[in-house]
Amino acid sequence: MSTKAVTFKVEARGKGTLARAGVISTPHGDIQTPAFVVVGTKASVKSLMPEDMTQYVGNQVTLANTYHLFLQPGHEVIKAGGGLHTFANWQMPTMTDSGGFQVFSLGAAFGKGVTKFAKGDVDTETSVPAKAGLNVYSQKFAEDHGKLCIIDEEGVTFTSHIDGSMHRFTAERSIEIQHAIGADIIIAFDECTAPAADYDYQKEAMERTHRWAKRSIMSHKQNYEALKKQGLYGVVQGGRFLDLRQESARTLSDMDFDGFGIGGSFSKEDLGESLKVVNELLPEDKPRHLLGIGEPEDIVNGVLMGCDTFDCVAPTRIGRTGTIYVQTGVMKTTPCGTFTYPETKKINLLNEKYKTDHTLLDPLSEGYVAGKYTKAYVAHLFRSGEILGPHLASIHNLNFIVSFTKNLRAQILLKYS
RNA sequence: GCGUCGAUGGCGGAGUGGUCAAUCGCAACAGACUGUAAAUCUGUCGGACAUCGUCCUACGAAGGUUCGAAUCCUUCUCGGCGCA
Repeated sequence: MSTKAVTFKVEARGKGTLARAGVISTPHGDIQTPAFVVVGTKASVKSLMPEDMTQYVGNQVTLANTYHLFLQPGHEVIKAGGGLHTFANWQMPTMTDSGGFQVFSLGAAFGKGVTKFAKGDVDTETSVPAKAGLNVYSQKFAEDHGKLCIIDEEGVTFTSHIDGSMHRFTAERSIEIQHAIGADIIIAFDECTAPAADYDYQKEAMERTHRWAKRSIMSHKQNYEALKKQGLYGVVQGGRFLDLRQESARTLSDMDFDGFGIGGSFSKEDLGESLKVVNELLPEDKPRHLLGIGEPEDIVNGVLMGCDTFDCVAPTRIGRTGTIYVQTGVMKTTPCGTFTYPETKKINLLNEKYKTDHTLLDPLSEGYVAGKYTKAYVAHLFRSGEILGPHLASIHNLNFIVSFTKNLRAQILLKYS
């Protein structure tokens, strides 16, 4: 009998919902779920030290990105540096995303005002000028192809957004790189599709992702060293089409993954329904990670529908640009009665009114930063371009969402164990 | 005192007879952000109504030339530099 590097144990199950609390065990420690996964794409949670995470954020797990680390500093460098945990001093469970999201962000989404999360009319696209700083080679490639990567059956050819160099990702290559990086949980290479993609394309992309999933498992199993230290997740796709989502969940359930990512595009309205049909089919004894989604309400929804972990760049991205999560003071209860949680709003500290608002960042939150620094001070830091502003706002937002998710876990355990 | 150069919207700084309410940058004011192409991006930015738009007041001040002036002329005010 083989010993799995990553295992999952359900501790409590909700009634009338798919919600559950559990523990994911990894070589670098346990993750008590539901849990929020902090994103540190380039082996850096922007503006934070790992010590900030343990002392002020309270997250249990951090996620980095295969594509970005492959380009910089190179996975071999990280391997030589002792692997991600040692190299980055991330003394906690870690994950790496496969690069599948970059197939979307540098591909279908490139230069367009679309996100993977459609709100309302999915066909709405606004042209977004290519970001300044794109080097001349990738600029040329973007002009010729309208994007920075090209997909084929075997894999994806990327043009580095950094220096224009060409790189090839396949399922095997992504796994190989993730082995070198050394995160506890790695993810099979997939194709994240655009919300606007039609049924035929979603189906085609999903089936391709399934073939890549199979190859990813093969590849992972061939590396005995990695197998002992790393767990592999497969990624459910299917876009906004429920039958495809179900087909994807069924197909992947039959494969020997240690857990599942749920990826691709959704619409705000039917996120819950999409997750429900998927999680009803995925094996109960394996963890489910909702990829890239994590506004507070989404997390409530996701937990209710059976997701265990969530990652999202929103807390750091909006924090870095001056927006923080704040409790309104209103408590909300889900229709099923499972959860009571604080209503959340986002406020932009750069707004004029906060110049002289000497109240705490979020008086109702228990986070260290929330209860120690005032809006007026942090607003001043942002206005004056002080790097401490983005730092404090990021810590606060991260702590906010991590605590928010932990609170949901506590309620499951309290009511159902 | 003489000579010379200059005075533009909150600031810096373009414009040198019509296409100028005036390029651009900063500041300011808003908005966006969901597996990070992001310490980023977008919009507004003289005033009043306000949907394109219309009407006022504007390029140191006052006059003048001209169909028309931020742009040309005169005087004045203020500032830099040079000579006394």
